[in-house]
Amino acid sequence: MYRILLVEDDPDIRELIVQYFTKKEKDAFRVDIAVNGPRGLEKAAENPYDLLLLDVMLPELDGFAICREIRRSSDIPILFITARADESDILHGYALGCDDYVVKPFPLPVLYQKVGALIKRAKGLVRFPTLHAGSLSLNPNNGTVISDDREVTLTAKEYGILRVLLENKGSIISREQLLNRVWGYNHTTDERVLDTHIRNLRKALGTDGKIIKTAIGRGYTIEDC
Amino acid sequence: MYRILLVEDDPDIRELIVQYFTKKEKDAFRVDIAVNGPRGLEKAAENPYDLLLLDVMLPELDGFAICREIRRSSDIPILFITARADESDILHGYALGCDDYVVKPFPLPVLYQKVGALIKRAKGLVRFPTLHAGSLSLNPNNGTVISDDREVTLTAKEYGILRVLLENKGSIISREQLLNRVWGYNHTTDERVLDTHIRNLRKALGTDGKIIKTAIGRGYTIEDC
DNA sequence: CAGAATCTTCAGATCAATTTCAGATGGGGC
DNA sequence: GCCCCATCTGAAATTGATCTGAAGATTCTG
Repeated sequence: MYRILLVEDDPDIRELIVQYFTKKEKDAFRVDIAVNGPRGLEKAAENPYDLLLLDVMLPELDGFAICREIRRSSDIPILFITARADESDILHGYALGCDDYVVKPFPLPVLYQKVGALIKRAKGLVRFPTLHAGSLSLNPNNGTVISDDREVTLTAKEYGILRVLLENKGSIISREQLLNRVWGYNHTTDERVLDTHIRNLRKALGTDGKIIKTAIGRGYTIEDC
Repeated sequence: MYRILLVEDDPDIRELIVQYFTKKEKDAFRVDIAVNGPRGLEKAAENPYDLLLLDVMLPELDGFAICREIRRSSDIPILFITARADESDILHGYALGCDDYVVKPFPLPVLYQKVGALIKRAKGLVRFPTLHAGSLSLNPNNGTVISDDREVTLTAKEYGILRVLLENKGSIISREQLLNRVWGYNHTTDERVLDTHIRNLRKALGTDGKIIKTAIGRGYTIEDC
């Protein structure tokens, strides 16, 4: 079952979408509702949704703003629903990193298929090529980490952190992103645990530990080389 | 550069799409052409495309048939282009495993963005566009800044300032706006800190530092060029 | 259930980043 | 050309993000 968050202020549209998505195939989707922008952000932060359906015109915080905020730390598929068919609006949506855009009124079955296709696309292509950096390599398929031809054993958290950093080699990953990805989006963890695990990870990697760089105030990174 | 295969029998539409995709951003896309279904299948089998653009109505072998065939062995993103706006057709497309569907006539920029979004999604990256000015570029996804092919490391504040200025290239951003956006809206910071950070930023950027212009009494700007 | 491994919490230390400050500079209006 | 005030500059002071070591809590394993 895929979990979707619908942020929409019009009760009629909400009802239509929820009905269609939950009735059409039983247990295919679970649709949560947020009636305004701030609630949407809140829910999105607390739950691991597979896709967001955002109305653009919302009181308080519009869909574009939600998208911008979410995209700071997440790759989740985002689909805009809007009455505004202006080309410039659509382009604005894409510039913010949305995945698709449907203009009201739209046939529900089409929305349904778009959502399905997008989730599959986002999930489906999970191939796991081995990740490398310097003399370090991590194989996501069997969970092994090799440093200088010597296998190192990492704890779950250490492995998670290293994997996220390697998957994004060359990028600075904020502490927030790391906590979200390794601990989950609804973590209540004290931010300081990350320091400790980073330290343990560096120690466990020995000489290779130094490839994990601190970018003060911005996060951590493994440089692309 | 992403490789696209366009299967389309109408020469005018082919021309339009190829023109737009290859001219808009140089080297962003390479578009190959197949003028009919069988040639399309052949080319798709021989080359590692990132996305297929399929016209539905084709002589010999229509887009749906191509899609069905391709989907037996590949999950490459597929986008249908069609004149038929029937809901049942669209659903048929999705049933075959397509990723999206655009109905003629469509604005080219929208197709362009859809294609971009889909490829990124398929590759597992949703991205903000890189910001450029002169020989300087800032990649908001990475958090990296490149000046003259050399990566420069910036502190959090320096990066924040540069990003705001680049996002608004060509317009003057007041000191107040900068403080609000980089330090937050409830900042109590002494206005003079900004001077210091601007100086450090200019120094860190080396030769490129001079693209940050002071507009006395009005703020700072990076000129559009 | 004991013992080990892992994860989390905490508090003091450290050092780069940030802020403060004071004098220098210089652009623009008169 | 002169003056004023916004901005620049260098250096010093402060802050606060991160690191570290150690200890307590939790989970896993046999």
